[in-house]
Amino acid sequence: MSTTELTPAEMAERTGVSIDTLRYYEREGLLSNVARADSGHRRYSDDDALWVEVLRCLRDTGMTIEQLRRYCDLGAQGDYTEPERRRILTDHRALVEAQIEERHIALALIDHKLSFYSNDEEESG
Amino acid sequence: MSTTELTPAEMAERTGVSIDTLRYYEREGLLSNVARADSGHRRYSDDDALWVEVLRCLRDTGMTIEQLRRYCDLGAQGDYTEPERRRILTDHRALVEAQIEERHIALALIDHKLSFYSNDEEESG
DNA sequence: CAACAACCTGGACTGCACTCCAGGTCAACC
DNA sequence: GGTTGACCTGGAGTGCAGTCCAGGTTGTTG
Repeated sequence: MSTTELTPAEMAERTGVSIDTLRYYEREGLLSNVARADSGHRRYSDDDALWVEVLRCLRDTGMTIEQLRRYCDLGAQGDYTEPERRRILTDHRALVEAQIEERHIALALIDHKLSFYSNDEEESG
Repeated sequence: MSTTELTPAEMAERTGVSIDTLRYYEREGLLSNVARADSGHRRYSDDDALWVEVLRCLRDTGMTIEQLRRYCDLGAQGDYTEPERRRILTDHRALVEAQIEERHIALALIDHKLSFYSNDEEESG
């Protein structure tokens, strides 16, 4: 339903993903059916922008390009792939929860180490 | 105070860090003064093992080798570097907190996407 | 003492996820 | 109509963090 058309530069600005990376994602099959102007230049839709934000979210939490490609390929293949797609997401969900746990442990360790340093505050110059 | 001496294989087993990576960390200055047997073979102490676990914890939460080297170098330089070491840790602490926050957002996004899939459970075969 | 495993060194290689480049096209403005 | 800037393509290059390898030494075991 979105009519907005974003140029590559606008898309990069909006999503925080570089133009090169946007092209890379497209090449790798993570982003398909990107519209083109008569000139051949890409025109991204709002939906493309939302999807790229999802991609970034999953990438930033450790999903690999390979896994994302698999997920996208399944989506293109039809409804019958839903179970596997759901499984990919639930697996990744578990990974993210493990990462959170791991990071809580890291916070405790950092705090422990910090407690060994002298307690007087110091203004940084 | 630790008298235990661990061979490279035992150290790898204990810390979950490969022998090659242990040597790599040593080369990069993240692990110094590793003892040697008369044969020239490394003998790691319990303290080395604890420190490697700290290294892994920081690495796994995104601290780079470069930053870890900096931290180690400072430690070797004396007490007057404490403020900077404390700063490195507090900076990294903030990063880890941001990562936790980011991951909570990711969980919400994953759950949102999962909610679009049919709600009936499916036994995996 | 032969052979085998574990270790040593310096240096080359790998995989991942980008990132950059050359050479060319398109649109707009002067 | 020439130049400027955004964009195009295919392919090469980068940086990080390991990981692997060749060629050699040590030390244990039959």
